[in-house]
Amino acid sequence: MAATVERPLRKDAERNRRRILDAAAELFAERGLGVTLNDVAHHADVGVGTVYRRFPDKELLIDALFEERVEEMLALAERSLGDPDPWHGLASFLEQGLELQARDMGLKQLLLGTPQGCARVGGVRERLLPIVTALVTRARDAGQLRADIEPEDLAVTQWMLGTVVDYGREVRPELWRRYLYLLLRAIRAEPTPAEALPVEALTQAELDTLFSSGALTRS
Amino acid sequence: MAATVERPLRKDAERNRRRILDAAAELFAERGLGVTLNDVAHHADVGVGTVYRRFPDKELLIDALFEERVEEMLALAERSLGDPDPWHGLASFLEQGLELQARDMGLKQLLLGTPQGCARVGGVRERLLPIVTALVTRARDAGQLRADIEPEDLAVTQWMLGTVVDYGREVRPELWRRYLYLLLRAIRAEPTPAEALPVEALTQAELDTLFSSGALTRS
DNA sequence: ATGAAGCGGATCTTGTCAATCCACTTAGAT
DNA sequence: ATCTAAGTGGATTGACAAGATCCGCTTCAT
Repeated sequence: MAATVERPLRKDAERNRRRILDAAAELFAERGLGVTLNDVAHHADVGVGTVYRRFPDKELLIDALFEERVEEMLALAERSLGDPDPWHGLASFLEQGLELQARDMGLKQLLLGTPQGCARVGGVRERLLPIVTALVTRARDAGQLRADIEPEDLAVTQWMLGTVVDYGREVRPELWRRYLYLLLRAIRAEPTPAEALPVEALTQAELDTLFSSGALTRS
Repeated sequence: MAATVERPLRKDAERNRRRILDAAAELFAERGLGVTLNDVAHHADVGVGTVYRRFPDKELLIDALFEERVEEMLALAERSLGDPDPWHGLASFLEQGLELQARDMGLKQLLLGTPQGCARVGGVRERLLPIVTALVTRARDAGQLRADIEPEDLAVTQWMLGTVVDYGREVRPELWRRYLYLLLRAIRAEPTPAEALPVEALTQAELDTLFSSGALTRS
């Protein structure tokens, strides 16, 4: 009965566990979920064996790591729903969601790309859905959002802009704001007076860099 | 002197060459440039050896195949520039360009993703650039396009919508038109009266399919 | 001081893809 | 009809990346 009490880790083991977690967080954030556990090990100055001892497979590590990140996203959605101005709520949900994605490639892939998410993190999309739906219908009912925009459009929007976030990351981390601004105006019901775009367009040279960095080579 | 006259291929060899080209065109179109020459061989009902004999490496095959496709893109751009209405020219360039991409994943990757393109196909981007620039400045000068939209924005737009094209391919091949419409309105100088969106939004179920098909899993 | 817990990283495994090689078949010139 | 250069198929090789394991050695905690 009392057999399964979690015996605390030895001091050094605990230290290494932290190191691994930290290293993984950093690598996942900047290189996405594709990084090897070997990479993580090196980055953490720890043997590969140690990593595998603690996290028998990558999913467990990801779960452990992203649980809180994912809650953050959820909290964000709820906060936006609490915004007194429906439109502002919607817009800042998109904006802050993208900021999160920009800061953490891993998170993005987890939310938008994993077949069914890892065990623990799995249910987020289901939990997120009703909130996003509410966010959209509320803005629509207030006559601020086009009547023909659906909650599903937000997901696609995040996808499109996620592309820009990823490609732009090296060259112009904030580029996505330019297109977010445009898209927001496009889905707004009443035409708003045009303001200046929040970020300059890419220069020819930057575009070239992007092309030759082989950003899209995959697939 | 007369040594290098191209001796015509033997009849059967010529037949196989065609088969390979056809198979490759089909596979590149629907699965992208990532397909193996082995795949191509199988699809063409031909041994791998045969493929390699004819096309010592993949680049040569790609070059042979896409030369005309790429010219098509260029012709399209020029045609759009000839359009009497600058805005309509710009819009239809985007639209038809995306139609091309939708029909052929390989073409898309070649244009938007290859580090420096393959030998022959390489120079396209350079040739395309001035035309696109003209297209943009013309629409801008006519007061139809926002003054702060640059030619480089078109590339990014193609990227974003390209994402939708790719993800939507299986589920809703025309989905991208929905977002193209929105983006076009967004970059237009004068607000246009809102019409109905050209394609229905994704349904919840379709979105799920997309998620679980692991469309974005890569990277 | 001693043994269980922890460690490291070389090594094995698996999978993918490009490319080669060579015994066999065939077109087509004579 | 014969003969041979041209062509063929596909098993095989080689390179490489990534996941995972193993085991002799070290360290903590009692």
